[in-house]
Amino acid sequence: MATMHDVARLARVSVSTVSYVLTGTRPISDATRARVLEAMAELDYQPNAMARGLATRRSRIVGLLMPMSERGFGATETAFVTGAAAAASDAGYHLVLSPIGAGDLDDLRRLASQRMVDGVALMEVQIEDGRVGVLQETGVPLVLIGRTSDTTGLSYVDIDFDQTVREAVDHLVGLGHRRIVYVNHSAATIAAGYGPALRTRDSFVAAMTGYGLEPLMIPAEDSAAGGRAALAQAMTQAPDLTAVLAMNENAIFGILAELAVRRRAVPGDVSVVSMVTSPAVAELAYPALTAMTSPGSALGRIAVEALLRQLDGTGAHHQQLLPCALEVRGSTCPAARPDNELTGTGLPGG
Amino acid sequence: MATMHDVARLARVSVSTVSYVLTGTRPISDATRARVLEAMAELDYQPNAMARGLATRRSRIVGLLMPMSERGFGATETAFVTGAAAAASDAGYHLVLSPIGAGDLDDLRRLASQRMVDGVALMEVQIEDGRVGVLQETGVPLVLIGRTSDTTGLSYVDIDFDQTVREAVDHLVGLGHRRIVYVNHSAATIAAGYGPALRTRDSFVAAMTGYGLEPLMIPAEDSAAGGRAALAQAMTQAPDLTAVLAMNENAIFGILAELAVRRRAVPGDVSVVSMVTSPAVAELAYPALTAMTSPGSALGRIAVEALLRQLDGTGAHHQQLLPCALEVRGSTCPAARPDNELTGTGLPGG
DNA sequence: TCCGATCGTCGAAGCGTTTCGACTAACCGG
DNA sequence: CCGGTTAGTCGAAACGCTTCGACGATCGGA
Repeated sequence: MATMHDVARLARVSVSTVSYVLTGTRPISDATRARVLEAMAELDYQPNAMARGLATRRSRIVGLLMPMSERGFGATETAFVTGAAAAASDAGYHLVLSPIGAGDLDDLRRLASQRMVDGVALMEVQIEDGRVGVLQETGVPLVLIGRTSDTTGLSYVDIDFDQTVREAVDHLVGLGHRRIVYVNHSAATIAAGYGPALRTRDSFVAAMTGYGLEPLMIPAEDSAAGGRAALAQAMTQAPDLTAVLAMNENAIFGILAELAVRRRAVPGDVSVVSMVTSPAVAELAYPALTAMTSPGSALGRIAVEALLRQLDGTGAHHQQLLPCALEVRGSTCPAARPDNELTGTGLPGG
Repeated sequence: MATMHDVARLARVSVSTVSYVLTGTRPISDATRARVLEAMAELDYQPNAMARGLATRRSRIVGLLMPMSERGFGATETAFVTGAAAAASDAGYHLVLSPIGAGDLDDLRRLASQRMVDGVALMEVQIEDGRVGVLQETGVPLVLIGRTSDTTGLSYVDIDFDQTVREAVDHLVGLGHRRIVYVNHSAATIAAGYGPALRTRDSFVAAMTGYGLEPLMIPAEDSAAGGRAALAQAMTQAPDLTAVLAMNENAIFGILAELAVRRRAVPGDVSVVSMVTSPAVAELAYPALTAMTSPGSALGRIAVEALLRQLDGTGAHHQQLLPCALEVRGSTCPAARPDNELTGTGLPGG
C-alpha cells in the first residue's frame, strides 16, 4: 500500500502538493501535476479512507437504517435499498446498512456518536419515531423514507398515499364498483403507528365517503393466510362486495387464493387492485394484478441524493411525495351487475 | 463530541490510560478504571471510528458485494443480506453494501485499496469470478456466498445444490413420477456461468439418469412470462409430463398460471416442486408450494461469521454447504396414472 | 521602478486513536 | 536487604491524510 509520502518522494514534491493535486484545493502547475499523477499511477496509489476521514471529519459513508421488522422485506423495500445503494455509489459514497429500528435507540446513539456516518436515511419510519430525535441531538443529518407526524425542519421522501388511494378508488368507482373493501396491514402494525397503514386508512375513508360510499376496511396479517382470513371476513361483512383494494403485499396472494376457493372469478366477480406494488410482483399473479406501482428504487435514490445535497451544503430540506402509478392489468374490470341503486351520486366520467 | 483527551483530563489520567481502559491491552487499577469510566459516562464519550481505524488499520467494516443483476433480488437473496447485516451488527461490525459485480473490477480495486473494509463477502458468485483475484491481490480477506470452480484456499458458504436437487427428484420419483421437467434459469444466465444454474443442471441430469429417466431441462427467463413460455415448451416436448421442478423463483408463478390456463390441475395432473425457495414465497401460491426451503438468512450470517473469524485470526478457511430442506405442501401428490411402463428401474421405497 | 496580488510550493500542525518504550512503586524469593 | 518481576501509568511517536501560514517568484498597474 503506497502512501502519499511515497508518491511525494517519487514525484519530488512535498506531501501537501500531492494532496492539493488530489483535492484541487490550491492551484498546482501543470508540470507538477503531471509528475504527481504519474507517480500515483506508477505506485498504484489509493488514498487511505480512514486517514482522509480523520483529517476531513467526513467518512463519505451514509447509513441506511433498515429495521428488520416482523413485516419482513418485500420487493418494495428491497427496491429502496438498491436505489439508495446505487445513488450513494454514483456519488462516490458508501452505504452502510444498519438494522436499527425505532426501538434500538442506544445502538443508534452509538452509531451516530462514533462519527462513522456522515448522514443517515431512515426506513420504516413510524408516525412517532424516536430515531429522529437522537439523530438531531447528535447532529447527524438525516432524511426519512416515510414521514413522522411532525415533519417541520425535516427532509423526507415518501409515497403519496393519499393520491394513490384516491386514484385506486377512482379507478374502481369508475368501473362501476360501489362495494369496495380495503385490506390493510395488521391491526398490530396499525397500532404501532406504521405510517403507510395509517395514511391509507384515512385516505380510503375520505375517498369513499367522498363518493357517498361506505368505507369498509379490514386488517390482515402480513401473510397469505392473513389475506385469506381477511377476505373471509370481508365476505361475511359485505357479501355483495365487487372489489378489493389491498395494501398488503403478502396478503394479496391469500386474497386471490380465497377468492378462487369461493369460486369468485377475478376480475369477473371481484376486481382486485394491489397498492404500492412492484410490477414484478403484480405479474406473478394470474391474471396479472392491476396495481398502483410503487416508485421503488427511485424513492431510495432520491432520499440519498437529498441527503448528500444536505451534506454538501447545497440544498436544505427536501420534502417530496411520489405517487404510485396506476397500471391496469388483468385483475379489474367493470362491475358485474349494475344494480339500480348505482346511479345518482356524482360518479366520475371514467 | 468529547474526545479521549477530554476524558483523560476529567479523570486526571493520561490519554494512553484511557485507551488502555477501553482496549484492555494493559492492566489498569480498579480505582483508575472507575474514574475513567465515570468520566466517559459524564462526557457521553464515544471513540471516534475514523481515528481508531487509522491507528489500528482496521475499520470494523465488512463489505457485502451485491451485484444488482438482471435477475433482480428475490426473497432468497434479500435474506442473505439481512442475515449478513445481523451477524455483522452482532459482532460490532458494520456492513457496507456495494453494488459491485463481476464486471466492475476497477470499482472493486478502488474499494479494496482504500482500506475502507476489513474484508468482504461476495454474492452472486460466477463460476469464474474476477473479483476473487482482485481481492487476493490487494490482500483483502474474502468469503464467497456461492462458489467459483476452483475453491482451493477460499472460504465459501453455499447451498448444497446437488443434495437439494437429489432430494427433490427423490421426492417426485417416490411419488411415482417418471416424466419430470426441470425449469432452470435463463439460457443467458447459464451461459454467464451462474453457479446455481449450472450445478442444479448437472445434478438434475445425474439424479434422473440414476433412476434411468430422461432428464429434460428447459431454461426460462426470470419472470412470470418466462415461466409460462417454459411450461408451454415443456408441454410440447413432453406432453406426458406429470411433474415440474423449478429453480426459478420468478418463473414459478408463470408456470402455475400456464398450467391453470391449460386446465392441468396442481397437484392432481401435475406436481410442482419449487427449489431454493423461502417459505413466505411458497405460501403465496395456491395450493401452497412443496418446496426445498433455502437456508435464507443463515447463509448470510454464516458467511459473515466465517469472515470475521478469518479477520480475528481464529479460524482459517471455512467451506460449508447447506442443504435446502424439503417441505411438503400442497403442490405435490402421487403421480396420476401409473402406466405399466412404470415398474422396474429400482425406485426408492418412499 | 516599486507595491500589492497572485501563483505555486513547502513545512508543520493538526485530526483522535493505539502502542511502544520507559519509569516508579510494590512485591517476591533468597 | 537486594536484584528481578510485575502492575500501573505516562509521554511521545506513529497512523496517512488535510489545511494553514509562510515564502519566493512572477506579474500588472501606477
